[in-house]
Amino acid sequence: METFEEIIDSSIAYLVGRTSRSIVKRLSKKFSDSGFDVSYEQWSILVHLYRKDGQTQQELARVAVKDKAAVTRLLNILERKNIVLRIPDRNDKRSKLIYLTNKAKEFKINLIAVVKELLIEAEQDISQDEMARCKNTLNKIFSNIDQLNN
Amino acid sequence: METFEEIIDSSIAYLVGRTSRSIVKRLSKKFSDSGFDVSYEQWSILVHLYRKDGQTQQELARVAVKDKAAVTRLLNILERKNIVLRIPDRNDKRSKLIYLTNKAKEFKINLIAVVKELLIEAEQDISQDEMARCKNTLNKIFSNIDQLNN
DNA sequence: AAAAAATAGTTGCATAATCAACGATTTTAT
DNA sequence: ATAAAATCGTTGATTATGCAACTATTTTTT
Repeated sequence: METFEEIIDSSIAYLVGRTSRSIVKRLSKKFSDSGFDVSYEQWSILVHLYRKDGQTQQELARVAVKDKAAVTRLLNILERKNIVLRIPDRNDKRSKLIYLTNKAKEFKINLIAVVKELLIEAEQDISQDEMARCKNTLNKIFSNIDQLNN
Repeated sequence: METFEEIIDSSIAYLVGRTSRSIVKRLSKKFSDSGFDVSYEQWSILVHLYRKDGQTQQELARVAVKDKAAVTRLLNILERKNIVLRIPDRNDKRSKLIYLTNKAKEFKINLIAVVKELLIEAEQDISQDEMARCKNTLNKIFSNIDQLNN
């Protein structure tokens, strides 16, 4: 039935959804196999701190494209695991600045290596050009929808 | 910093993740604006029943690419909302067959219309050819990873 | 300077995903 | 025919999401 093909199997919503879930699952497995007690979602915050330490929760929410409540909770877990610290901002008492602990800095390189491995797995048998086009299209789709969400 | 570009903003994991979340958010909004008390995840089960009524939970888990426990819980909600029925399978007492209620059948067309609207929004300013290529690449990525997950 | 609006972070509520363990049933092997 | 293995659905535990309401601050308006 034409309609169902269109809205299920070949629908972009379905395809990005299942691809995303499969990647999350695979990366979680790779992290735990490598001895890292870090989930995919925790990683998705952590990586932004590796890029730039000492951001506010709002900034992290923005760059990680997550609700600020979700960030609060991810940080609770990361703090409990001794991976990040919350330091009140002296210049703005509403804000907290998030910093990596030494522990987090120590496993940075190894964690990134696992992620790079995953990206290689994902891009198997796909040319650089094809990959670039796909990413470009995904960016367009995202901005089409994101615009309507905000 | 080259590394971070690679593993964050332009990483396929990041791009499919945020695109997927934006679509889920948008569709949920469209459903509720249109007066349907159905979440995106509930829809993702429902649509497979619209295609073929009377499947087992395992079959639904397979086609929807979800854990069977997740399906159990989505069906609990759909049953509570009077959208599906669980009927024990006479030929295999372990199984239950899932059927749509009349209520579900009544809003089928309207629900599908909303989803089609969303797909048009998502594909704005993207040619059919470009879209087809992107979907093709996503399928490759999914099978690369899915293979490793199972 | 006081009132109003905006911003940062937290919490409660409802929904959802995954994993592992379990009971009931069915299939396969011996 | 019986024992072992596989399958189906459920449940509990842990992690995660989004929304709305809330407190405490800071910024903007008037």
